[in-house]
Amino acid sequence: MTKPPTVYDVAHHAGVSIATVSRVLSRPDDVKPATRDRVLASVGELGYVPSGAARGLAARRTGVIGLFFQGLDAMDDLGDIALEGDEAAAGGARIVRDIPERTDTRTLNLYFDEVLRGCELESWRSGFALLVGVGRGSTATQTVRDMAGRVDGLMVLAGSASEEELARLSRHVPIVVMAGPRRGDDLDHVSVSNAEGMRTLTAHLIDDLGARELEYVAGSLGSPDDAERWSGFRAALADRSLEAPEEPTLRGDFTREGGRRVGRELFRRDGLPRAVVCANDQMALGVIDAARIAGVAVPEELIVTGFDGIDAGRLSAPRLTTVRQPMETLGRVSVQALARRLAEPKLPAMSVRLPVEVVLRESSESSVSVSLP
Amino acid sequence: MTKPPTVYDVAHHAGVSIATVSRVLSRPDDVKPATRDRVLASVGELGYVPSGAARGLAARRTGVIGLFFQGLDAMDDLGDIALEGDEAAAGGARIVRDIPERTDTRTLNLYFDEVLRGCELESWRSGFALLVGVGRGSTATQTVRDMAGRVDGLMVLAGSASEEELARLSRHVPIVVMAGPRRGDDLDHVSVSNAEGMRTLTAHLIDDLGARELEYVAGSLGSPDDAERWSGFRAALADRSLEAPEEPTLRGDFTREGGRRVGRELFRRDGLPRAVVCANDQMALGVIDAARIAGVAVPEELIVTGFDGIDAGRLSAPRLTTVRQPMETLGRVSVQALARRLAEPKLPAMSVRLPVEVVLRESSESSVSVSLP
DNA sequence: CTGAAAGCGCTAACAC
DNA sequence: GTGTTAGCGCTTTCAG
Repeated sequence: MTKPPTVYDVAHHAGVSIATVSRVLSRPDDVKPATRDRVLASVGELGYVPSGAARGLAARRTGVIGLFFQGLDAMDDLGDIALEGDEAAAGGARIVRDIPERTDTRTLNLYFDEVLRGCELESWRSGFALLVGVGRGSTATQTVRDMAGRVDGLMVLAGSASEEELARLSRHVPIVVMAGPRRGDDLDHVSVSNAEGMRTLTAHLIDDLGARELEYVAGSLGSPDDAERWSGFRAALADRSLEAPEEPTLRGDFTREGGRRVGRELFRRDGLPRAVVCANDQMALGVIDAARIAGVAVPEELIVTGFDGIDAGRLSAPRLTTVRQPMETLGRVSVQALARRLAEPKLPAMSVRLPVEVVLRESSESSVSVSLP
Repeated sequence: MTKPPTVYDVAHHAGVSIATVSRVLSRPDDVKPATRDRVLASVGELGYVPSGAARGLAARRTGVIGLFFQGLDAMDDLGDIALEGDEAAAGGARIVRDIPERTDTRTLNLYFDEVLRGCELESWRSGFALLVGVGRGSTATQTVRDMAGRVDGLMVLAGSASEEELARLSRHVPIVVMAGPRRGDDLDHVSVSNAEGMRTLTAHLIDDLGARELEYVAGSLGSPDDAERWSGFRAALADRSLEAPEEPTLRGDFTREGGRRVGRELFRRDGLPRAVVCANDQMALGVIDAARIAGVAVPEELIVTGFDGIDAGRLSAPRLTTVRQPMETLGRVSVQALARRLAEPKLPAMSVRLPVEVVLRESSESSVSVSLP
C-alpha cells in the first residue's frame, strides 16, 4: 500500500489537466476520444482509484444512502472470537448430532435481513452505495448522526430514533421513515398495512371459520407494529359487535420462547379459545410448540395464526397461517422514495402504505391440502 | 433542509476557533471543561452534524469498511415497483391460500445474509460503519472500485472480483478475502474448512454407516467452494481405496430446483446408490423432493446429505444431515482481520481457516430421535 | 489549553 | 475541448 495516485498523478502521466481527468471519469463524452483514451490508459496504468471523500466533499453529494435500524440488545453480549496468532488457524471439522429444538434467536433478524436485501437491491439499481448502520444501546444516537454526516439520504426503521433526532437529522439529509405510524407529515414515510392485515385475517377467522372466542397474543409493549396489529384485531371484533378488551391480556415479546410461555399459560387454564391470534410468526410458532407439548391439536382444537410471513412459518408443521408483509418491497420502495426526494428535493412529503397478504395455511384450516412436492 | 451548519458556524457561535470545535469532537479531554461545554452547547443548539466527507478527506480515513460480493444475476431482472403518485397509496390486504412448494429463490441469499450479519455486528463492535456493495454483471468492477475509494478497508467474498482487480485495489486499501482458496500470500484471507468438512462427512457415511456406493452432486462449475468440497469427497474415498471419478458426474447449480433435476435423473436409472452427497443444502433438499415424488425413502433406501447448514435444512422433513459453516463467524472474523490490519498495517498477511461442524440429522440416520418439542 | 494556517483530493464554474 | 482556479469542511501540525 504505497501512497495511492491522485488526479494530479494521472493528469501528469497523461499530460492533461486535472479537470480533464475529472471529466473523463464523470462525463466521458465531453472529452475528445483521443484525450480520453490517453487518460484512461494512465488511470489503468497507475491503478488510480478516486477518493470518495474528496469527491463527496467537492461535489456535495456522496452517492451513498444509509439504512439505520435498532439492533437487538441481545446481540450486544457476544464474546470475542479469537483470531489465533498470525498464521493459519487450524480449521478442521468435528461431528455433532443435532438435537431438534435449538433456540432460534437468529431467526429474530429475518425481518431486517429481508428489508435490507430490498434496500441493497434497489440501491444498486439506483446507483447508490448502501451504508448499513445498526444502533445498539447508548451509542445509537452517535451512530445515526455519524451516518447522517456521510450519506445523501437516510432510511430509518421506525422506532430506531426519536422524533427529535429525526427532526434534527432531516435538516441535514432527507429522511425516509420505514414502517411504523406516520409521524407528522414532513418526512417521507413507507409503511405496511398492519391494521388492515390483522383485521382481514381476524374477519376471516370469524366469518369464514366461525371462530368466536379469540385470544390475542401481543408483542413487546411500545412497538408501533404491535399497536397497529392490535387495533386491527379489535376493529374486526368491534365490527361484529364482539367483545374485546381495551388492552391485550396476553403479551409475549415477539420471540418464539415468549410464545411458548404464553402458550403454556393458556393451556393451564380451563377450556380453550377457538383461535389464538399472534402479533407475529415467532410467537405463533412458540404457541404451536406449547400446543404440541400440551397435546392440543392445531388447528382442530385450536387455530393459531401469526404475522410477518417468515420462512420458518412456511416450513413448520403445521404450516402457519399468517399475514405476509412485503419486507423486501418495503426496502425497495424506501430507496425509491429516497431517490425521488434526492432528485426532487421540494416535492411534498409522501406516505406510501404497502398492501399485505393474508396467507392461509394448515394452522388455521385443515382443508388446505398438504400435498408436499 | 436549509444549509447545514459547519465547524465555522459552531466555532463562531461558541466564540472559539474551528480547531477547538474539532478537538471537542475528537479528543474532548484536551479541552478545558468550560470551553468544551460551551462548544457542545453550540453543537446541540445548531444541530451540527460533521461532514463525513470533509472529515475523511482531512483525516485520511473514513471509519467505514466495505463488504463486497457478487450478487446473483437472477436478481437483475426485477420489475419496477410503482410508487403510485405522490400521496398515500392504498394499502389494504388480500387473502390467498398458500400452496406448498413455492420456489425458493429467496433462500439462495441466506448464505450472504448470515455473513453480512456477522460483518455488521462486528463492525459495530469495532466502531466502523459498514458499506455494503453487491456486484452485478458488468458494473461489478465499477462498483468495487468505487467502494475501494470510500472505505478504509474492504472485505471481498471469493470469486466476486478477479485477482488482478484485487491486486489493484489492495494498493489502495487493505483487502480481506473471504472464503475460497487462498490466492498468493499477500492478502489477508479467512476461509472455511470445505474440504475437511466434506471429507469428515464422507468418512462418517462410509465408516460408521457402511455406505459403499456414493454419488456426488456438484454445484456450479468454477465455484471454489465446489472444487474444495469435491476434493474432500474424493479424499475420503481415496483414503479407503474406493473408486472415485476424476470429475463429478452429476452437477446441479446450487439451487433446489437443480437438485430436483439431478434427483429425477438419478431415480430413472436402475438401482440406487446408498448415499447422495450434495455440494450444498439447497441441492440436497431438491434431491429429497425428487425422492419423495419417486417414492424413495430417505434415509432407509437413500441417504442424502448437504453442506452449509441453512435453516431450511433444520426445518425440512426429514431434517438434513449437513456440514455447518460458521457463516456469521466468517463475517465477524473478517472484520476483525481488517481491523487488525488497519491498526498494524505492516503485519504479515494472515490466513485464518475456520472449522466446520458435521451435523447429523435424519436424512442420514433414522437413529437420531425425532422428538419434536 | 487554544488559535492560525496549511492542506486532504476532487468538482465545477469560468476562461481560453 | 481543455486548463485555471476557487473552494468543499474538516484535521492536524506548529506556535503561542
